[in-house]
Amino acid sequence: MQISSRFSVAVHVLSLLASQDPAALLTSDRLAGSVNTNPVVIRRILGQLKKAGLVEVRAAAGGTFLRGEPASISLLDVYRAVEVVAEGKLFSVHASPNPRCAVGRNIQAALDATLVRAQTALERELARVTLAQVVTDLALPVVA
Amino acid sequence: MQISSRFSVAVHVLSLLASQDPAALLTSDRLAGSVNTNPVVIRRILGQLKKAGLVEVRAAAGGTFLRGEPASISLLDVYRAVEVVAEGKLFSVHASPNPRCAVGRNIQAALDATLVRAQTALERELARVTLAQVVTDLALPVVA
DNA sequence: GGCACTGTAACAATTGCGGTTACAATTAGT
DNA sequence: ACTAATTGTAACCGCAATTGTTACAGTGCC
Repeated sequence: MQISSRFSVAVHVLSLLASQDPAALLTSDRLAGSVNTNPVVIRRILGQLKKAGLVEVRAAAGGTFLRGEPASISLLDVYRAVEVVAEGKLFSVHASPNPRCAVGRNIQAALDATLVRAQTALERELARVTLAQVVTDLALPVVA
Repeated sequence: MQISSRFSVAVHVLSLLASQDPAALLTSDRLAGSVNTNPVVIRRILGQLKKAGLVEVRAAAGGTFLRGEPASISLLDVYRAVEVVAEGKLFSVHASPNPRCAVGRNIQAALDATLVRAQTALERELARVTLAQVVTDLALPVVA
């Protein structure tokens, strides 16, 4: 199973907004053009980004702009905003092990600490990277 | 989206095997009883664990036993065995961004390093924990 | 008031998961 | 060699999430 591309699309969209004149607006149509998908898909994601306070949307006049500094938006913020993984629930654990069995009774608790540590480690790496850094990496494409 | 419970079930099953007399066998029926699921689900997972060399299975006479030391089986080994996430593909990235757009052209590369780092961090945490440790945590249920 | 947008609902197609039934293949025990 | 238990698999179901699509009501600039 994979983490939804909503996340990568959101980063893409925010990168577009961040690499523009900060006052400029972009419509869902233009954004969809760069991502290469349907505008409605973009609007759904923008709705989540808006709810998280990352962007602001103007109804009639050409769309969306970034609400904060690219340097103060982390990829973890984006990850959380698009709700691609419910908080603390990256791993699903079988729900009803047999309580009459010593292992069944305790497996969830025994596993939980490790799983939390693992997903926290992942999130920490996302938290380290800001939208500004992504934009920088876009300008000098990797080779440099 | 969540990582399949195949992983937690596999750890459960291996814990049962590890907390037994190392020579003893367990049938998919008994294992299913503790996990509280269908024996076929267990057999499917056992098939993967077998393919990965973690267990051995005897057809007629009561089933499965561990093939290695619990202390030398890490949760990462299990995670890989049950193929719950394709190698290096925890995050899905939208497949065809517009190459005529500077951002679209480079977003994948710009994102890749971060995503790889994030999933590697997660895997490193799984690698740290062995089956033996899980079994220990089972015996002294967290409170201790 | 008209027009360009957004927001959202509704639907389809695809995919993976967890569960179930069914049955052939294997093998220990007698 | 026969029996009985058990595995290995295929086939199918129902469910849920994802991505894409059409349709249309709401919003707000000009």
